[in-house]
Amino acid sequence: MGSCRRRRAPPAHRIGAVLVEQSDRPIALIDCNNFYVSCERLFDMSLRGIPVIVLSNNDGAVVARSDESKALGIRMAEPVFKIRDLMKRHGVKAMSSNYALYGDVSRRVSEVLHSYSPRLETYSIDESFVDLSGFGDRMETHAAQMRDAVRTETGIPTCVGIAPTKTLAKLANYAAKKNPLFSGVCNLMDQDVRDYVMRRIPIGEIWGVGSATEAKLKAQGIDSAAELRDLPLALGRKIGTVVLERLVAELRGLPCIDFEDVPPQRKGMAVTRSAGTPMTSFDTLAQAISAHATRAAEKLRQHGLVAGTMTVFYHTNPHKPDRPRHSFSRSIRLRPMSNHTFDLVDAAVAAARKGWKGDPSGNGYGYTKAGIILDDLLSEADRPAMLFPPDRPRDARLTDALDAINDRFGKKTMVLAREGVSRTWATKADHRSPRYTTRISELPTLKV
DNA sequence: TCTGGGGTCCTAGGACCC
DNA sequence: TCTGGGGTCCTAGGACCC
Repeated sequence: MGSCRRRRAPPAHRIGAVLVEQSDRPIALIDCNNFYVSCERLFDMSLRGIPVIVLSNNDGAVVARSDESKALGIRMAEPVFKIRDLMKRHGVKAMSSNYALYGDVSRRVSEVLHSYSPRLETYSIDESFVDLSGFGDRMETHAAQMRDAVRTETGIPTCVGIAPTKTLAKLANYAAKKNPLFSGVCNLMDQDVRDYVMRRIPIGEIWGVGSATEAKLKAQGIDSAAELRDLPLALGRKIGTVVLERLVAELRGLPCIDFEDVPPQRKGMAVTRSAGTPMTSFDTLAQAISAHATRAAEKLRQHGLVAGTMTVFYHTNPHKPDRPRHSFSRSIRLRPMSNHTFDLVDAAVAAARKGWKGDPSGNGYGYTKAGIILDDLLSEADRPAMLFPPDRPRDARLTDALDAINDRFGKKTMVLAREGVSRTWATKADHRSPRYTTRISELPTLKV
């Protein structure tokens, strides 16, 4: 340092085989505030200004909280039964999750964002990375305008973080949410501001630091984002793996995580559910497995994919160590690769039967969760040709008809008999809001 | 008696994310 | 009584081959 500062090449670092160097391209992360709660509040005014939470499938745990609920000390992923008293005392309103609604609102938010930058990466249902390079000094103003537009056009409040790497942009976003001084937009392109903020953010809040890494780092005396940033790269790799080494580099402004404006080919897909009541008979389990396999086949067809591997699993309640425990999982090859409902259901039920530990007296294991995981996904068009393809034109026409009917009249209008009609295994959702924007019968009505 | 080494592929499991 | 679901990436270790 000093008065004779010289211009020199920015320092480059090698991480694995990749050379990384300092970047001054601003990346913004725009994140919807309390997204699921905000979606519910769009259509139900009575939810505004009171503590609200949104529950996971089966109404089991908390997946979203309004500011009022956070202030009451309700934590993310908290089991609902543990906070029943608190909810009653403070009039906390609980909603079952309504993914049809959230997905639709998310698409609307994306539409607005697209008009603010040509380069956008949709990271999750409520977060997007936006490339702000080219806006120069106006980037902060631009970000603020983008935020206002989302608010005006969709009703959803957001915060924006700006920084040269994705990890720092996440950090900036965290600061924007926590500190009202930023007015919803925190820009960490400036070194001094960045350093100030990083000294005050605990490592547990950093994107990529989970509870395991947090514990390891704390044992080394590393508590703040700034301290993690200053950890030697080699030591980072030693404590974590290459993942932690990259994270340290990202905190220094060396981008290691690519901007993915074109979504990569997905690798796997899953349909898993907890049962409303424990499944004690193979019939019930087979019904649930059939329903999940049916849904998995639908998802494959929606994405124009076929799967080469299917894993079936089911297990008893892991939170009840005193009860008889059993967990089963089996992977099978699908040859030919398939997205046919019948192929998947047949294979899944056959595999599930192999692991069944039935007890004829009816006092068998109570399975609380079951699922189907598909891997080796390939686009239908790239499916390898078979020398002797099975001749099943009827299957294809049948699944087409199945999709058409369920598309038009709603999910589960037509199901395989195998799935059963009693649905005793089905998930609970006692507090679901109407599908305001995606079901004509559930449109909100206006009384004047 | 003394029984290689290096590469690749696959899988299971851990950690993390929203 | 009651504890989500759907993803990604990385590593270690076994199997297999020459």
